[in-house]
Amino acid sequence: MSPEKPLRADARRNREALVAKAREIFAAGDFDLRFDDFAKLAGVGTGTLYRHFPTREALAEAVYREELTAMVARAGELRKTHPPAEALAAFLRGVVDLMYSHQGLARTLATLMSPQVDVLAEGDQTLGRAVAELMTAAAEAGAIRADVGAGAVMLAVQGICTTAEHPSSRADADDIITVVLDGLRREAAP
Amino acid sequence: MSPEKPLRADARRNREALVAKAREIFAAGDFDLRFDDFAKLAGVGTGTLYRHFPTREALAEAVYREELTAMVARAGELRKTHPPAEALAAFLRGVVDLMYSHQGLARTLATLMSPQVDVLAEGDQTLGRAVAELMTAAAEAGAIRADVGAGAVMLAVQGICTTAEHPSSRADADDIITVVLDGLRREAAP
DNA sequence: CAAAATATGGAGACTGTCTCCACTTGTCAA
DNA sequence: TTGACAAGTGGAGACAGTCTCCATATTTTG
Repeated sequence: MSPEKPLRADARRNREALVAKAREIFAAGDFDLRFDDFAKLAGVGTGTLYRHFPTREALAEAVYREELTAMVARAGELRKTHPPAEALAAFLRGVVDLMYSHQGLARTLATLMSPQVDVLAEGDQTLGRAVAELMTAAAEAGAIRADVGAGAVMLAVQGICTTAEHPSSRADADDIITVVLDGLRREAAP
Repeated sequence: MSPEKPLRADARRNREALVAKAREIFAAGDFDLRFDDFAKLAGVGTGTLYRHFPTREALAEAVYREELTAMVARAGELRKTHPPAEALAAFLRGVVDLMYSHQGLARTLATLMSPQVDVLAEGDQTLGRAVAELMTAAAEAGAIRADVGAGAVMLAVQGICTTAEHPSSRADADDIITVVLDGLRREAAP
């Protein structure tokens, strides 16, 4: 799946410097920085920046891949240690937590999930897949209805991501998750 | 609430030409047209465009105000003709329908609801208020739980709006509404 | 160590946004 | 009607990001 040609030493170094600096900048909340400036600040030329990351989103994805991977890994753990419905609930709560503690991640996911970016980056597909697996397991255990797919739940997650920059929306985010979980538990009408 | 200074005759004419042309352009699906070109195509100068509509969103809002107003009016009707829970359900289904039949409206609402546009334009506030009223009525009638506000439901709506450009997401949108409605019907856990 | 392969950087082309103001058009009182 | 004032216009050009291109530099390979 990944040809992964080994990068030349200096190339790897530059790439890493770029990601490190970007992480720092995002952590400071500076999401709308002029793209070229990421290069300037990381001490590389703009050409180099663009070669490694053709778009702003590509850079953001690299920065948050770690967090995303961790999140998905957690899904696996939960599936082993909890009953299916609880695992799903805990996972979704965790996602909300993460969004509100990492604004940059929220914004990145919101962008990547939006239809205008048709790359349909790995990031959110991974997240969607994790949710799908948890839901399938729960449905097979009879803990939630089986007539609703992960895509539906991801719509709510999408809404949460795009709104997570307003800290005041936190309560609403928790509430919609509660409502969705309750709604999933309910059997489909015949 | 609205000082509404009467516009000079030619000013009103230009403004209307702008909105009409924009509606036409949006209907054709050309959402990302260079902003200045809206002026060119409507036969006015760019300055005029910017005076009437300082941002792209302002123009979009003007174009879709009609649809929005109609939608909110429908909420009022439903409240009179249906039991509260049904009114809420019918309204939300209607919103989804409208989004998938008017891509431009979906995109506009998605943009206006996003936190980056802090104008918090009239449009979505109105929509939110309509949902809030329907929910309050339903809660007072004991038909849905009272511990969840309209904001939570609007998060799901937000997700639907931003995804409505993929026609393939339609089923998911319907599903999430079903799930949310079911979740609302359930009493809060003690 | 030389040649080939790979990567660099930053000047400047390009694209879209928005401002500015000399000029035109409409309004209204006399 | 008309004059004079207010209101509105348009589009050239300033500006700000984005992205490309290629002469030059660095690394790897044989």
